[in-house]
Amino acid sequence: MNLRDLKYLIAVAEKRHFGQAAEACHVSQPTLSGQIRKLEEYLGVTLFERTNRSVVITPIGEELLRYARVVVEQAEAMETVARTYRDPTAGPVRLGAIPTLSPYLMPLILRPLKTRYPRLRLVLTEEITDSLTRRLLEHEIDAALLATTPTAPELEARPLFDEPFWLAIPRAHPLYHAMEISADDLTTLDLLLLADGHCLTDQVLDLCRTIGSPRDGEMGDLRAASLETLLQLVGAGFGSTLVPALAIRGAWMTDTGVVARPLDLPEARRRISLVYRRSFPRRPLLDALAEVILEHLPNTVKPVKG
Amino acid sequence: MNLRDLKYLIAVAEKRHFGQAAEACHVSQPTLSGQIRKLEEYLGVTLFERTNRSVVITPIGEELLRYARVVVEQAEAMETVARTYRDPTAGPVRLGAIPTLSPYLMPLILRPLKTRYPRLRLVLTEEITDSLTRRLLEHEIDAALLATTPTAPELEARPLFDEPFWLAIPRAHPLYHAMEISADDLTTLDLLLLADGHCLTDQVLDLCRTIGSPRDGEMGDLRAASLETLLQLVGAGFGSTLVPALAIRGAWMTDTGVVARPLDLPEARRRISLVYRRSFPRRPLLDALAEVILEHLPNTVKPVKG
DNA sequence: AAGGATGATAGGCAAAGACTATCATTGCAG
DNA sequence: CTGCAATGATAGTCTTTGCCTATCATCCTT
Repeated sequence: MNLRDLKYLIAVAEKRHFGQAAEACHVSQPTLSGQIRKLEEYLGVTLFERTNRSVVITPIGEELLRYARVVVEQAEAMETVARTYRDPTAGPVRLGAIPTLSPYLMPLILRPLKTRYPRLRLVLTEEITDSLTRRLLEHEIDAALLATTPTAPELEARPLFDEPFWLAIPRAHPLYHAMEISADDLTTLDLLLLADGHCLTDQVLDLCRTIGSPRDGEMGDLRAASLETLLQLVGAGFGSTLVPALAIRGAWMTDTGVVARPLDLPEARRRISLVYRRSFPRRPLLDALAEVILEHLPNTVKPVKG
Repeated sequence: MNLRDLKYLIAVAEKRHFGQAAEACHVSQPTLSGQIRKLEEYLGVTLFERTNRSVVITPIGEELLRYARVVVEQAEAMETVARTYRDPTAGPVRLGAIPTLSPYLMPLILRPLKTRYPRLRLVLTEEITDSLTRRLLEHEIDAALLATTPTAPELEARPLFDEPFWLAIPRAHPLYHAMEISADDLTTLDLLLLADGHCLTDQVLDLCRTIGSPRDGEMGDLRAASLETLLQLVGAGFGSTLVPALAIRGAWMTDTGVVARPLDLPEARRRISLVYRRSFPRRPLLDALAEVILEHLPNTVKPVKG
């Protein structure tokens, strides 16, 4: 049985005339007659009672017609839905981002994305790198904004921008009046850290090792669950910390008595990439995402050339 | 787009494996791969994200899959329904019968029909000949039991049996003790008639003319709307009447003080036929109907040979 | 590094579907 | 009553579609 045959059935039932139905279906009358007859043979029932004068659907044909209508209707609905998704920038995209990036980047790009690609339906996830990577591999999300390069061979990273780390200190801190922080300044500080699992934690520790700071992890088990909490701790005088540049635009700067200062240290940065499966089919969508993100970055971060 | 392709889509989505899906569909893997690809091209969207290692449906594919499931499901339901109707003695039949026959014949055949053809769904209509003929021509009913031969060329009559007329008289009547009624007896009687439109009325009047009875229609405008009413009138002493043989089995014989006597008059009968459109496709069904009717007639009526 | 699993590709063949031409039936007009 | 118009059925031919076998490319595993 064929969708086409069902369309023929519906046409004949509606026109009650093989010639007119054939015309409506853009086929010749013999073609339509033959297909209807084949359908009748296949189903084993007579669908139409025909004379040279008239064509009338049988009661059984009427009952089957109802099914045929549903089938054709749903098939056409399917094509319609597919058509709306033909545009790669339309339809659902499941995008993940790490917690130290998401709350600060998303506000910058959601509105422009909606404006530029109104038919895009973004589903956001905010999790740490490992979780996002697992979800990528299991097709639970389509792309993720990470600060690390994925190791899984199925994944590919498209670098977007470099985000410097800034120093966050309380207003009462001696470095409050410094406009830029040096590596030496850093080594004098108690740097508070996020909980394990956040890539930011590892990257800060790496940096401390690089510049030879003895004070990595000095505060021991005092770890913040989120960047916001961490900054509350800084504001309360527990120490200072490094925050990614995009986060310094947050409300905490005025609320918590914490200020941020840039570092005079080029390697104090992380590289944000858009990570996706190599097999992900909607590449133009990734291009669109990347483009909108790059267009709406503040100048505290540096787009990656290329 | 093709129903088969949608089945392939569903199979691949369920198996997440082209080879296994192909096996389930009883086609080769290249065939299935090719058809899926064609479907993707036709729809303009990627349905599956494939690597050599895995096959995963895309979110868009998932959404379209829901439609495909409905389409295939309904199409299969349609085939199932058709299969149950393959037997010509299954499914709906719209049968009409004239009012002077229906109440007396139907009780005889409905139960046997149900027993012999349990899947038959009989829809009964009881109307006068003209109405039934019109309904036949307009495909509103499929067959009718009439006492006349239809004139329309699209209709065909299959004679079933001859039904003699009997005389119905009140118990108080002088002819009560006669076991058989002659034509001469008839001419002495006040024969009550049914309303116009009933073929029985015309046939009784014809008979009166034939036997030279002067008393046709003597009671003037006293016309009964139904045979039951007519017999109530007879029981009340308004006159006598002719009734078809099958009707003498009705309850009125004991209830109303009316008795029936056979006529010694071979032409005092009507021929009951099964009438249907020449184009009606379910001839075996008509055979079945005729056969059951003939098998369950009382011996007051004579089946037509041939 | 070799082997196995998996999906993609190429080439050939058979069936399905479509078209044109024609026929058969029937109702209607002259 | 005969010829014509309308309508669906039939016959024959051709194109398209779908399927198969054989083979390739890639990648994971041993």
